[in-house]
Amino acid sequence: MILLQKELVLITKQAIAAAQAAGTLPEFDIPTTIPLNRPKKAEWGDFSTAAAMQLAKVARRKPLDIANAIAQHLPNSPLLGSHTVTPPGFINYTFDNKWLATQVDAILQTGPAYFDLTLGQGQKAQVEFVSANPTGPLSIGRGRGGVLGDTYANMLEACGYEVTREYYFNNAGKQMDILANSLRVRYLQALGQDEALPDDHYQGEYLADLGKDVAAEVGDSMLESAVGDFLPYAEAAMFKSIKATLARMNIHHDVFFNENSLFESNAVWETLATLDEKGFVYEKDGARWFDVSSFGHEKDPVLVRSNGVPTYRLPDIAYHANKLNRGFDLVVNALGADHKDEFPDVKLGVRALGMDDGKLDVLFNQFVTVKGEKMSTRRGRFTTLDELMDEVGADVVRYFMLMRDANSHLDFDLDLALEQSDKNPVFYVQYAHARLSSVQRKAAEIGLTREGGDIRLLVHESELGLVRKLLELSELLEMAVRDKAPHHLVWYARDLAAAFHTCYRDCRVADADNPDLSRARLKLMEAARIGLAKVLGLMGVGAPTEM
RNA sequence: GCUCACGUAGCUCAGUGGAUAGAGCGCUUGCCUCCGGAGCAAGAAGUCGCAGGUUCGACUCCUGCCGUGAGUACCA
Repeated sequence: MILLQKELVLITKQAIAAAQAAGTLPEFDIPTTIPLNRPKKAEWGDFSTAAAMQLAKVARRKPLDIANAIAQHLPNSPLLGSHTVTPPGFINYTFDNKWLATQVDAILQTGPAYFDLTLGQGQKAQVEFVSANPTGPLSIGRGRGGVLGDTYANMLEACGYEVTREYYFNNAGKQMDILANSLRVRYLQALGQDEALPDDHYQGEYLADLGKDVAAEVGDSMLESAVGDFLPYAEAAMFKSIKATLARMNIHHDVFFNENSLFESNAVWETLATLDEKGFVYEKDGARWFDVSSFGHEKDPVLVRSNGVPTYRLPDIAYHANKLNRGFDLVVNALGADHKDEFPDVKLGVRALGMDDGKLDVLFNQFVTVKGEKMSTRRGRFTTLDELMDEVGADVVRYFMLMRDANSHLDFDLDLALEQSDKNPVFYVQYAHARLSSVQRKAAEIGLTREGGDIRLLVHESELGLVRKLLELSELLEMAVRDKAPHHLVWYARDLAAAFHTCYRDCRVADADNPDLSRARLKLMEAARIGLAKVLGLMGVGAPTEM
């Protein structure tokens, strides 16, 4: 819970105790949690508590009487300006206007870190996302997981976690063999050989291009080379392309973890042996199975196939054990809905190993479709992230990927994304940032800056409304992290931009006839700009100073 | 069949067990001699899929049903 709410809860508890001491409330245990919520109407203040309704039973009084008794004993608090009691028993708290204005100076002094939280306490967190095998260009679906994972990592950092961004990939396995052979065929074709690409191979043009590149580089020296010799070329090229796509999206991983290393270090087989020792492995039909019955689950997954090759689950369990062994306090996977059945097995595997699977968390996302894709001329046009970014730009892609609850299907509205107008929510928010920047430039032209501004002059309803909206960022961040719901950022960014536009409309900032007020308002503009840039930064969307 | 999501304004979607359910788009109506009108203000628009239950209080939690989507491999 953030400081603001802690303070309000604290004074509410103190008031209850004081009312009891004064005899206006009977003796009862003061509840440890006091409900606090944002009221829907401005007239009900900034925060409300329904504590009196909850206490009605234990106090044996009407909620309204309890609320009045509590309100009468509320101690003074610098941030509390006034309070009211409304039926059926709400106590409404309104911030003090002077205190609100002081937060402008506080934001300027602390900078973007003003909005940060400390709930991570310097703990180590790891977020794994994208994790596509390097077999081709990234799809739009991977893009959503990538944006969600990266944004969640940003949010954790703002909460005080030390975050590692990780990409897990498999560079052995059947799919990579097919990739290598696809390249081999393309290479032979590039040299004029009459070689056909099998139907189950990768058909994309990108491999034909790569085949030509390899031919240009090594000539005909690989005519007789084995399939495996083509793998390094294919893998390197695919990763280069994937990393370039991710970089365009403002995504950068700290660690690229190779599944194969778990085999080389023998971790996979050691994991199997440990599970076996603990009695979780049995053999049936020549395969080795993971017995999850003791955890109350029914479907036992296969760990090792009857041909002796592990399924992906075994290395996945070994990988997550590896993560925990690296000392992460929190491990989050951003996964597509197609992994919903697998992740519980991984958690159980880690638990079976005797480790704390409570540290493992997951952020699932539903799939992405492109609105209009099925229409005639556009069919199949926007299948890769790069193509989508070519069309609408990285900022729009990130913003749109974040707009919906991750649990909901996302229908990417291409027409709206292409709209360079007020209809496009990205431009609305970015325009606010540009305007916040431009008004400060404009003021400077007539010799006005925020230096020496007196925030006590900020008394207009719209000014204080903007400050209030800025103060919501921290609690919103807390909620979005807790619920693993990055989409809240998008809605907040829109609200903050709107609060600014209203203020801008009502309050002239750069006014040569009112230099003192101008300086105070310039402080507010910069505080708002810092806040807006903070949200955009969390979303990984650019904050332009002009458009 | 089973598992997991999602059903909220004409459309796209927000909504932390609290009060008279919100925003954008679209529609209607105002606002630039003035810092970026890519903006602001106001209005119309709702059986929160249906039916029960828990609770002082349910869009929110539980159960059932209906609808939509995804997953149900010795693929990843």
